[in-house]
Amino acid sequence: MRHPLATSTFHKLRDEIENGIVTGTLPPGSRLDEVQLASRFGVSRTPIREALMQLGAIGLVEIRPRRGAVVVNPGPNRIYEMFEVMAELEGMAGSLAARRYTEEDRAKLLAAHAECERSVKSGDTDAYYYDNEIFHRAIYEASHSGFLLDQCTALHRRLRPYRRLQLRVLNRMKVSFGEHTRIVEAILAGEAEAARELLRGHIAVQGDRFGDLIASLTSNGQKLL
Amino acid sequence: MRHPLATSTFHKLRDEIENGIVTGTLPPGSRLDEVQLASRFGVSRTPIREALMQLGAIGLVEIRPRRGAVVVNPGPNRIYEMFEVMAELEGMAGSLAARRYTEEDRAKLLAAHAECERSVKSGDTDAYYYDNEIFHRAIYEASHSGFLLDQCTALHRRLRPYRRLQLRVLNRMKVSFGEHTRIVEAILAGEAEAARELLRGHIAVQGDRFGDLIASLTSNGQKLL
DNA sequence: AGTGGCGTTTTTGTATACATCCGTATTGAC
DNA sequence: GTCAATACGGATGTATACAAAAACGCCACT
Repeated sequence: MRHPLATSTFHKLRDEIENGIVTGTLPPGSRLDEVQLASRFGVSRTPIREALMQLGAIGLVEIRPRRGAVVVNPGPNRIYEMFEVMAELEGMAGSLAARRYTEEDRAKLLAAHAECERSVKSGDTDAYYYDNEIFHRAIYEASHSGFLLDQCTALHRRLRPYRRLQLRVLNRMKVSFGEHTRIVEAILAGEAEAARELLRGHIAVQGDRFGDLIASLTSNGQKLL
Repeated sequence: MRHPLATSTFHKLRDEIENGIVTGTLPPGSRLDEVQLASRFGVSRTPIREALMQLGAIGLVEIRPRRGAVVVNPGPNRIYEMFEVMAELEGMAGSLAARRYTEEDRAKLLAAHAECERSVKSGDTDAYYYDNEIFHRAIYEASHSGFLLDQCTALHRRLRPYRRLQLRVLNRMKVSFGEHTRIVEAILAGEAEAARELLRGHIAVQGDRFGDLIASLTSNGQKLL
C-alpha cells in the first residue's frame, strides 16, 4: 500500500471514529470491531488500534482487556455530572473573559452572537447548534487561558450529542439566546462574577431541564441509554 | 515469549511510562525512543506505541508525526493555567462535598487530616506529600460526582511534579496544613461556599507563591524548563 | 573555509503473522 | 429435557517484517 501522507493516517482515523461517535453514527454501547473498522477504512488493524487507544484515553470508548472496545455509555447520572463540571468551567471562562478580553475578542464575541440571532430568527435549530458552538468557543478564547480552552473544548465535544437533544426541547433555542445576550453584556461590562453565574446557569441542567433531557434520551429509542 | 497476563501488558507500560514522567525520571523534553523503551521493558514496539498513544491523548507526551514522541514541556504560563483550573475544580469538589458528604466520607476526611498532622509534626515532607494526596482525594470522593473525581484525579496527577516542588518552599507544609484545617471545618459545617473559596485559595498559585514555584523550576537545573 | 547537495543511516508508520484468550455452540451425561 | 463441559470459531494482544520519511554526515564545489 502506498503511504502518500502516512503521517496522519491514524490521526485521520481517530477523528473519523470520534466523529462517528459524537454524531451518533456509532451509538453508545456499539462494539468497535477492529477488523471490521480496518476493512471499512481500507487499512490494517494497527492504526485502528492506535486510534482506539487514543479514544480510550480520553474516555470516549471503553477498552476492556481482551474483550474489545465499545463506545462508552454514560448513564443519566454521569451525564448530569458532566454538565455540572462543564457549567463550572464555562463560568470560569466567562469570569476570566470579563477581565481579560481584548478588542479582538470583543469583535468575535459580538459577531458570534449576531450569528446566533440570525439562526434564532430563521428558526433554524441546526444552524443555531453550530453558531452556539462558535459563541462558546469565543468565550473560551477570550479567557486567554490555553489550558482552559483545551479543557472546555474537549468536554464540550463530549457533550455534543446531548446538547443537540437539549435544543430540540420546546423554546430552548429562544431561551438560550436570551441568556447569551445577558452573558455578552456581563462580559463586555467586565462584570466577572455576573458572567460566571450567568454561564453557570446557562449550562447547568437544573430541575425541569434535566427531566427534559432524560426524556429526550429515553424517547429516542434507547439508542442513548 | 510467554503471555501469562497478556491482558494488561500495554496497560502496565502506560502506567510505568506515566510514572516515569510524573516522578521526573523522564524529564520534560525527553525524547521517548520506541526501540529503546521496547528493549528496556523487554517487549516489542507495538505495545510501547499503544502506550505512547494513550499518553499523547491525555496530553502528557507530544506526538509529532514522523518525528517521535517527547515528554511535554509546559511553560510557566501553562503551568499557571493548569493550577488555575485545578483550583476551580477543587473548589467545586469542596462545595459539593459540603452538601453531600456522608458519615463514611466524614470519617475518611478526618482520618486523612489526622495523617497529615502526623507528617507535619514529624517534619516529613515526603510523607506529607503523600498524605496530602489522600486528603484531597477524600474531598473529591465526598463530592459524590464520579466524573468530577475522574477529572480532579487526572489533573492532580499531571500537576504532581510541580506540587512536589511547591512543598519544598519554606514553611509551605505548615501553611498548607493550617488551610486544611479550615477546609475540613467548612465542609463538615456544610458551608459550601466557604469550602469552595478556601479550596480555591488553597490551590491557586497567587502572587509570591507563583514566583516561588517558578524559582524552584528554574533553579532545578533547567530540567523542568 | 563555508555551504549546499547527495547518500547513508536511523526511526517512524503500517502491514502481516502468530499466540492466546473469550464466547458460543454442540454434544453428552444425568 | 436440562445442564454442564468441551471444542471450535473468532477476536484481541504482541511480535516481526517491510516501506517511507527524516536526521545525519560526508564530500564536492564555490
